[in-house]
Amino acid sequence: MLKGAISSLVIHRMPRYYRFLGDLQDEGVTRISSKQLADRMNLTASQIRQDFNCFGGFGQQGYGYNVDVLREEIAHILGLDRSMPAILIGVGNIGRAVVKNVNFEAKGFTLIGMFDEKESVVGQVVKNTPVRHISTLDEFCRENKPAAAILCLPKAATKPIAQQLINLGVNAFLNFSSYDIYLDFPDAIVENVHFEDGLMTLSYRLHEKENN
Amino acid sequence: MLKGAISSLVIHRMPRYYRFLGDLQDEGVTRISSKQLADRMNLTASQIRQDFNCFGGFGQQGYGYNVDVLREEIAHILGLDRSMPAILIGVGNIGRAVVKNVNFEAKGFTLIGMFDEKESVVGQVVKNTPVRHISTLDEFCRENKPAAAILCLPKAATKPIAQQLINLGVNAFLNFSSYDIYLDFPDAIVENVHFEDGLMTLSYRLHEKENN
DNA sequence: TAGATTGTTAATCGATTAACAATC
DNA sequence: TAGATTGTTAATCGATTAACAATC
Repeated sequence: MLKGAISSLVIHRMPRYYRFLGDLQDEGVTRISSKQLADRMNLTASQIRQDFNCFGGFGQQGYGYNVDVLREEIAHILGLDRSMPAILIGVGNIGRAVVKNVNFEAKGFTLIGMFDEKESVVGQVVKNTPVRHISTLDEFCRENKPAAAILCLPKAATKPIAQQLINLGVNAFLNFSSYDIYLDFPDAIVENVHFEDGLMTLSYRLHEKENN
Repeated sequence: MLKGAISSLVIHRMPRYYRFLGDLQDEGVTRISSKQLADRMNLTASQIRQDFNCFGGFGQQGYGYNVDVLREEIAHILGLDRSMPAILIGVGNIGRAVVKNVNFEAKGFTLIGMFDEKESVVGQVVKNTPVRHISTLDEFCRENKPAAAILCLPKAATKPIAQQLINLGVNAFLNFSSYDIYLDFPDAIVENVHFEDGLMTLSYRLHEKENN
């Protein structure tokens, strides 16, 4: 029941809905109206209904939404009920933090490999996944066909690795560097995590307050 | 020359401008037009001029923008030329990755303290900053008046710590958990870093492609 | 001066909110 | 059936783009 292209704003709100519905499940809530959910998430009921109706009608007039059903529908929309093979490149502080904190299986992925160039890191096992040398990337990708790569690399290293991966058919990236993959590879699927930008906007807002 | 409230979308684009202007400096470019910058950043010249003109006129008709001047103006807008005291709470994998990878001084902050509850971590020195026990947080804040806190905590721990900090007068947060600080503390200044959400939207877009 | 490019106003586009008929 | 709440259309609001006069 997909109607045309879905706005990026809508897509990026889905994980938040998914999380809140999980909270509701934990609290034993089985049924919720768009109004109740809106109050809880600080949104409008209209927006919630519009968002869900981009993907189809998951509610029932006069009743609202069944929490379990709705959460499962969103999981399906996000592809969380499937599992795509993913690799992680750059096993430094950030790479390690990601591997140790992210439940890949619950996010639609399986981590099938990790890569680094440092000999001291290669061979280590992090969360049951061994770190391979970056020189074995080509062979590994041809054999295992990862669908996505998590790039935990310095800015300068990100472009050549992205190029290499795209040549190998891997074109979806979770990018932790400030290098803009999309500009050089417009067909790539990219999600950026720029926590330094978050600090800068925080700084802005602290001083903004000051200036009032 | 501030005109009314500036949209959150504009504010969140400023760090990106700042980064690209830094790249231009590195390349020795001293002058750029909105058109040239737009081509480079994949934006429109109109949007760039509108964005900058939220804060005042930094260009010159017939010439364009001086790269150094413009970058300095943006640094000032973002408060990067000042330095606010900040603390980091939760010295786990994420906390360590943040401390080791972020140049706080370049982002408008000085890291003045780190806190954890684990005895094995307390006393460690990371990037010249000693880790203090969380029980000393109140005293430390009253003495040192941090302006912001970087919360690298599990979801369940984030709410009570946010409450404690707000009671101590700290109300700006860079939040790495999926707990929604803003809902309970609407006056807080919050920037979220949810890299798990990034994975989920990546999953969505991978399957979306599949469905075409 | 002529050419270039800004700052800014006007037009368009898209996203959010409001309203309400459909219906459980 | 009456009440509640959805799905969806229409109205509003805000953001982006286009246009152009101002001016360096």
